[in-house]
Amino acid sequence: MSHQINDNFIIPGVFSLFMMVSYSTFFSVILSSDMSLAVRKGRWTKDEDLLLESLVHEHGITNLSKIEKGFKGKRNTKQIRDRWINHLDPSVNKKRKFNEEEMKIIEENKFKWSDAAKKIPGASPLMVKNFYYNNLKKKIKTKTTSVSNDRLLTLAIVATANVFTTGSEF
DNA sequence: AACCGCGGCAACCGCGAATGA
DNA sequence: ATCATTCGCGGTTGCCGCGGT
Repeated sequence: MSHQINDNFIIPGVFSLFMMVSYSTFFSVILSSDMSLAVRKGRWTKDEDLLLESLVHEHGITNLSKIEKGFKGKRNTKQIRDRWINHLDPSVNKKRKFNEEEMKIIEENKFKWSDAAKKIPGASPLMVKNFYYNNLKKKIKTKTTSVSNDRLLTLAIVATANVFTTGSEF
């Protein structure tokens, strides 16, 4: 009896699985054949970085549309600019830490990350923004360690609203 | 020693604003 | 005024290290 139940469920199951695999394979082949035309997403490879460096050297970073052509449609201008400004630009030092004075600059220029980055040698706007928000989280946490859990969300919202309305510290 | 869950953080993407032709 | 291009920010994703089991 039990093997009847197994047959009734397993055979259609295996068949469905087979069909799913077949369809996904079929469509992936169709899609991959067109992939040469699609903009690539996700992490940059070492080769892409090298290509970008040489294209920037050739055209300059303000000539994004020319650089984009060098990528043959695999990366768009937005991706290219982000990658250069925040990662590959030799004036950016991603390993640097911010000292007290620089933190003050960031605080004074919050929500104007590119302005802040211009005032801090070796910093990119993205670095500054990430630093600020990661710090903000810590500040909210520190403030609420002695507060009961049900007040945590309220306090975080009030603190954030405070920044937007008055620009004051936590 | 291996696995798992979690938190911190860097990297990526979407979208609207600014700028220039 | 309009369109194309560049710029800048917020939000989200996912990698990685660390501590607990």
